[in-house]
Amino acid sequence: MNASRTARDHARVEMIRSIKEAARQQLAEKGAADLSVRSVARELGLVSSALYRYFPSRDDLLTALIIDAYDAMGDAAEEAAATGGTPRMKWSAACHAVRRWAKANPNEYALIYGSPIPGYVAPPDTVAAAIRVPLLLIAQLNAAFDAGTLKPDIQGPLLPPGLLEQLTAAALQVAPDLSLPLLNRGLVVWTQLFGMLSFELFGQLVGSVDPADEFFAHTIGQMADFLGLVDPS
Amino acid sequence: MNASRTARDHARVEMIRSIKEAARQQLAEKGAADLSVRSVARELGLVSSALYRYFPSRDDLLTALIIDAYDAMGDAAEEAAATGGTPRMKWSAACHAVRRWAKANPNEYALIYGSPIPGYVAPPDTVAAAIRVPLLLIAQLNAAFDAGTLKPDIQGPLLPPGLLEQLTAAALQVAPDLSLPLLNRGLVVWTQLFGMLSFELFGQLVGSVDPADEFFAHTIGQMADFLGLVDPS
DNA sequence: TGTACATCAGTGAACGCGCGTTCACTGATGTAC
DNA sequence: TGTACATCAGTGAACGCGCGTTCACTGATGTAC
Repeated sequence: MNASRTARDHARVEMIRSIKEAARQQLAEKGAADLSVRSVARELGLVSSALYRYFPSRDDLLTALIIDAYDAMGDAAEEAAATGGTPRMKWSAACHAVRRWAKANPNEYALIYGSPIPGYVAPPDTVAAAIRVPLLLIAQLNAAFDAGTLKPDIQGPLLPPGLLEQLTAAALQVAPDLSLPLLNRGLVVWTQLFGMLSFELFGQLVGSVDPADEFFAHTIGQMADFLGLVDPS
Repeated sequence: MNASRTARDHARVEMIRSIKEAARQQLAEKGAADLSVRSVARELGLVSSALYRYFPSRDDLLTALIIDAYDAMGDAAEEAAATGGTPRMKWSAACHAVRRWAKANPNEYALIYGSPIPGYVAPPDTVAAAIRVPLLLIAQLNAAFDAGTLKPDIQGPLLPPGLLEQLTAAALQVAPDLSLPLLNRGLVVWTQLFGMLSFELFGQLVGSVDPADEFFAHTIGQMADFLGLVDPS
C-alpha cells in the first residue's frame, strides 16, 4: 500500500528472482534430476529451509523454472518474428531463434522437451507458456493465408476421420481460417522442428550432420516449401 | 571347456539376464534417474554389493540397458520390415513397429531418445545398436532405388556446400548409390519420426492430436511421399 | 511522532531416508594332479 | 576316483555422502492506533 510495504515486497520478488537464477545455473551445470533445494540454497549462502519461504516444495521450484524456460523460448521466437518481413521470413526467423535459444540453454531445453522428470507432473499453469511457439508458427500460416502468399492447394493423402475431428477442434481454438490439411502439415513440421533440435542437442546427429547449422537451415527452407509458404524472392 | 565350467558360466549369464530384467522393470516404474543399484539388488533378494560381481558400476548397468533398448527397438523394426512387400510398405511397417515398441516401453525409449542422463556419457559400444533403425530406413530407400520404385527427381533448394560434404561422407558409409538430396530428405524424415514419437510420449501433443494413432499413420504416408517412395497401388 | 503488536525472513537442529562403492569374510563350485 | 588348491558368488558391515521437509526459534521490518 505505502512505501515500506512495497520495500519488503520488492525484496521478496528480488529473492525469488535470485533463487530461480541460481537454480537455472545449477540446471545448466548438472541437469534437472540433480537440481536440489539444498544446493540452490548453498549457492545463495542460505540455509536450505529458508527457500521454503519462497517455494513450498522442490516441485514448485521446478514448475517455475519450466514456465520461465517456455517463456524465454517464446520471447526469443516472438522477438525474432517481430523484425518483420514476409510470413515465411518470420516463420524462418522464429525457428532459428528457437534453435539459438535451445543451444544456448541446453538443460533448460531438456527440462521442457526432454524426458519427463520421474515423479513430477506439470500443472496446467505451464500450458499457456508452452504453446507460445506453436501459436507463433501457426500465426505465420494465418498471416500468409490472409496475405495470399500461400500456395492454395495442398495435395496429399486424405485425412482420416478421427484426425479430421481432432484438427477441427484444434482449428476452432487457434486458426479457424486455415484449411485442415495445412494445419495438419503445420503439426508435422512442428514435430519435425523439435525432433531435429532434440536430436542435435541430445547427440543423436553425431557422425552424420553434426554440426547441424546447414542441415537445420536447409530443412527449415524445405519445410516452408512443404507448408506452401512462398519464397520472398 | 567341460560341462562343469559351462554350468557356472551359464548361471552367470542367467544372473546377468535377471539383473537387467529387474533393472528394466525399475526403469519402467520410476525412470532412469531413479534407477539404483540398491533397488535392483533388493528386487532380486540380493545384497547390493553382490551386483558388483556382474557390473562394475551403475554406469555399466545403464550402458547395458541402453544397448538392449536400442537392440529391442532394432529387432522390432527389422522384424516388421521382414514381413515383405514393397520398400515403401516395409518402411512404413518399420516406423509403426518403432512406435509400438516405444509406446510399450516408454521409459526405455526415454533412456535412449530423451534428455541425456547427467554425469553419464554413452561409450562408443552403443553406436552399433543405435544406428540399426536409421540403417534399416535407409536400406528401404536403397531397395526402392534398385527396384526403380523411387521418383527419380527430387526438386527443392540446392544443398549448401558444408551439408553436401557431410552427406557425401555419410553416403560413403551407408548408401553409396543414393542421391544426396534424397539422403538429406531421409535425415529430415528420420528426425521427424522421432520428433513425433517424443512429442507423443512426453506429452507435448496433449490437447491437439492425442491420441496420435491416426496422425502418426497419416504422417508416415506423407513422409513416404516426401521421399518419393511410390505407393504400392 | 511513538509505542505495542503482528508479520515476515532466515537460522539451526533434527527426522528419516536412500545412494554408490569398498572390503574382509564364508561357502560353494570348479580345476589339476 | 580322490584330494589340495584356486576361483567365484554372495554376505554384511561400513564409509561418506546428499536429499526434502518440518519445526521451534530469533531478529528485523512493517502496521495500527
